[in-house]
Amino acid sequence: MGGDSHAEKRLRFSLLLRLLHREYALGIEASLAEAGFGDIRSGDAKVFPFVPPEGIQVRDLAIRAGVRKQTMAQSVDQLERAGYLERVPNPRDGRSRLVVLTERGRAARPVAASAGDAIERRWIELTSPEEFDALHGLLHRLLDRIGRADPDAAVRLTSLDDSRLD
Amino acid sequence: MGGDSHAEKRLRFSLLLRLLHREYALGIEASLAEAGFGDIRSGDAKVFPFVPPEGIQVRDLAIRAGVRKQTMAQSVDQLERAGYLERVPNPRDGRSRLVVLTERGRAARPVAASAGDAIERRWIELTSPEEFDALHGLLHRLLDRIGRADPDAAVRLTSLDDSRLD
DNA sequence: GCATACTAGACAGGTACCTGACCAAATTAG
DNA sequence: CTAATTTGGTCAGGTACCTGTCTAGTATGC
Repeated sequence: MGGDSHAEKRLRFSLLLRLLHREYALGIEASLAEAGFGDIRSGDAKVFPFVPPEGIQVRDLAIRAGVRKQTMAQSVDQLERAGYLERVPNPRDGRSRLVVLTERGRAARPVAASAGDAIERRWIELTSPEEFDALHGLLHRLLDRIGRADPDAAVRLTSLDDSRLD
Repeated sequence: MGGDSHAEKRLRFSLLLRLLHREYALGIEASLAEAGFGDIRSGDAKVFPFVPPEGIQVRDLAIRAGVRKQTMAQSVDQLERAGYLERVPNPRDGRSRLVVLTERGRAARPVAASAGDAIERRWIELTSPEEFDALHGLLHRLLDRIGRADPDAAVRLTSLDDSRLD
């Protein structure tokens, strides 16, 4: 390594979060590209696990994926343009449409859905099951505490439970 | 909480990273706004701790903050426009200029520099010193392992040591 | 049964990052 | 001492999120 690798640099916590998140996204991208779905962007892969055969509203997709409906709508637009999804009318509600997978989407689904797991598996190998599990648990716990301590944060972190987003 | 809070939802790791990172950024913003520096955007606050009295190049700022030079240049532009920084010619190298703090910048510096610490302190209170330290350590260790295992990743994670960025 | 909420989604715009291409100054090499 | 390379910075453009506002359908309350 270039510098003094033993000096315990004590990197900013936020930097660690950012870098790790980025590695995750790049890993997703690599998995998809390898399986021949290079036109799915890493941020859009999160849609696939949540689209059931009978279809689902954008709103609900957003809640499940932990993003705002506008963000999810963008992903759905993108994937619709790329031919992975379709929006069909919702017979039960004229305001919304239901997002369903196309044939191509059904082919991509298992790959997209497991890409995240694959990365986590690799990371478990790089550390150890106990270590990774501890890390996961600590992150979850901290976020939970933040939500409990700050009502504003709790609103933002509603993806932790299943109440409304927006 | 809204849903079944005992069901161990096992949230996606990437979601945890993203949410926590966002809470961090919002915390920075709140600290700055409280101290009267509401025109400093959370992403730009990272500049302040690294600007010494004699000035520093954008390139070096980028390395220290763990971002690309283009990203850092944007932050410096922004802060220059807001009157916190100036760019003065570099007598030792005609290609670059040196970023220095203005008076306003010197006033903001301690606030911006400590905003991150303040959040970490709050988070330590919400969990415990041991827990937070463990989390920090585990993140660092995982990132280090990723860098060691994958040469491509190592290049991206150079902020962990002090070699080149770009 | 009609006014009044309350949605779902679309539209506009912003932030914090990123990559790639490029130029001009500086360094190095023959 | 000129040619080739390296380096600092800029320009252009992209991604994955965000907030705020608006419209049009839907549900509700009296």
